[in-house]
Amino acid sequence: MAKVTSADVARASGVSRTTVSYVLNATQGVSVSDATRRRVLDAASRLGYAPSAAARTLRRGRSDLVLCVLPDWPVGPAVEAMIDRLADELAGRGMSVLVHHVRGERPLTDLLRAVTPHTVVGLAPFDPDDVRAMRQAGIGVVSTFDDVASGPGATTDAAADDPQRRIGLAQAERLAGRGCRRIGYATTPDPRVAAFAGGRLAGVREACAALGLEPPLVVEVDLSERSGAEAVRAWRSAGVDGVAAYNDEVALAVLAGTRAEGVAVPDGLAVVGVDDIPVAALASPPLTTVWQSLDLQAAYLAACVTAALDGRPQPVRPRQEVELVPRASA
Amino acid sequence: MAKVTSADVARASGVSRTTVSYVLNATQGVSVSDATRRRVLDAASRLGYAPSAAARTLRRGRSDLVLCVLPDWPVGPAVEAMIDRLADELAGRGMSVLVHHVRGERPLTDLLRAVTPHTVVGLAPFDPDDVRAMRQAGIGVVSTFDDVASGPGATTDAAADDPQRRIGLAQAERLAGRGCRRIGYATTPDPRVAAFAGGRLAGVREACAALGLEPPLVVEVDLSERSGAEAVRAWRSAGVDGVAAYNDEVALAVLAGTRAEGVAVPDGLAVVGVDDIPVAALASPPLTTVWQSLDLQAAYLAACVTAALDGRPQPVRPRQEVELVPRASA
DNA sequence: CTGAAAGCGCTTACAG
DNA sequence: CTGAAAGCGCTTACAG
Repeated sequence: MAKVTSADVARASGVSRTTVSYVLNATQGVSVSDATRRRVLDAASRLGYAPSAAARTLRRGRSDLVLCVLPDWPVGPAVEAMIDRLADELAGRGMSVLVHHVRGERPLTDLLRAVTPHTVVGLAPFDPDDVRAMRQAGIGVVSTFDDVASGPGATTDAAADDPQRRIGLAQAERLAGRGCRRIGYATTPDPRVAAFAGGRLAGVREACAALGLEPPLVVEVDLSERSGAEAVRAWRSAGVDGVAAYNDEVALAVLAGTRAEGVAVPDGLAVVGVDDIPVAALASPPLTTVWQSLDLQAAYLAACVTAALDGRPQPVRPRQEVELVPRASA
Repeated sequence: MAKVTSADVARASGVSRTTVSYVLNATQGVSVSDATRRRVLDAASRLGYAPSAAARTLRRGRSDLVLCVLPDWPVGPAVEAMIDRLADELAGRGMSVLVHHVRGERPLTDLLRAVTPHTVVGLAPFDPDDVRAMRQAGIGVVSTFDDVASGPGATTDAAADDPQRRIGLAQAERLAGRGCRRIGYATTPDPRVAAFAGGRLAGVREACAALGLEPPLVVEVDLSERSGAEAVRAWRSAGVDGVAAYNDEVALAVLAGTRAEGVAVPDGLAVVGVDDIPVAALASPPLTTVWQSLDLQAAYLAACVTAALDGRPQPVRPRQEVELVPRASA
């Protein structure tokens, strides 16, 4: 069967394409008689009419599509929840959300040959060239990545508010608060999240300095008991009695290492993670961790996009909430 | 600045739009003089020209976009890896991959008003109406979901090859193999994955029957120590000495429950999970689990899509590999 | 080797 | 309340 167009529907219902469009889009400000409306609707469903997104987009000059660009690294359920929430919010305005994982090689430009989004939302840092190209093409650009991507151009204020840094602070303060005298940092070998790990470590460093402790002893830990055990040995021989881990998974590897080495937790070595993944509470001992409030950020993201949609100025970013979840490991 | 079109590029480089199109698309079969080519390319980049995806799609009658439709439930890194692999494969053919999480309320049809994919790949079960609408609109439809969605219409052969079932079989066989006499099943309360849980449980049931054991004692376990402990008590009082869990996270909750109840693992209660998530090996004791080979399925998915692209018949689905990862918990 | 022209399917002033 | 017509930006036979 050939593709059904609005002209087919018009013919089948004995009206013009104009009327078909009015009926199918429930256009405001025109009134179509009930009988006509019914005929059109009937014909459309009988023929299995599906409008052409491409034609619609071309004609209107803009699409009903919001594109979320995700980074290369594993984002975790938190970001997915944010996107879900965004999709909910936008559904109310008739917009759809689609997600793209950036792939090392292909530039965003290639993707934009296949799809014309209304606006693109970056959960990953954008290439400046891509941003220029998108703006040039009249595509709205929203980025939530200022904090990590800030780099040398960032203002001091922005850096001070870096949630990554504040995560590290919270970890170190917890360890110091329970009497740790020397702090270790369990970092991840994954280069894709180096920016995050760096920010968190900076926070730990800062807290150590403020508390008059030696700088943290940094050890790379992968997700194996062996790696955790090696790190535990290194820390122990340096007198480290508390460890902040890049995230909960790394913390779990450290915990496995303590078991292998026969080190008691938290008395021999206290451990604190980040994220509060579901299994953190199920660990032995249950893992103390730091949790980032999602709700506020999700609302902010949605607000950014709707502001972009309406051509309003971007809202101010709320301060990221960072909260300690105290359990037995530290 | 107004939107730059190919007509602008043509004017700026003193050629026709035809030539601009030839140059920018590197059209085969026409040769453009080097000087002209250079002029066009220069003008395009100078003006920041970005072609209109909508116009291109409308004109060619098909887009370079493959849409992956993901289910509502958490898919985990395995599926993401499959999609990444698909994207890689398709990039070589100039196609882009976009992902959509189905949202309870909105039908796929709404999304298709905003985007015209070349083909859509379902990692979730499709609504038959949606499938009809897509085919009607000339969109290719590939679904990898036959096995779970099969339902009453499925052939016996397909059911016998259901990987979910074979996961359950592998779990139960491991437990029986190490001497368990009565088997429990830790299922998940998440209704979105009921189909998977059901398939796996069916496999466990079948193995019990074949081995002359009583049917498994099914208990719902959420991701908390309390829930795990309750389940452990229930199993213990029924004489259960081996538990197959819906997945590794649930198994970890059971493990936490054994700790709370002072039950030794694996001697008092053996536990086997599914997925081999990274933290499974870090648990105490390390979690025995069942692992599904991804590679073959990823290749199959990519083959399905490229076959659809080329109008070739769909390849046959390879048998899903299911492998036990023996560790200390069972 | 290059250009004039048609047409993809839709929406929307504009005119009745 | 309804229709004829223009035009969104591109690609591609077709003609030179």
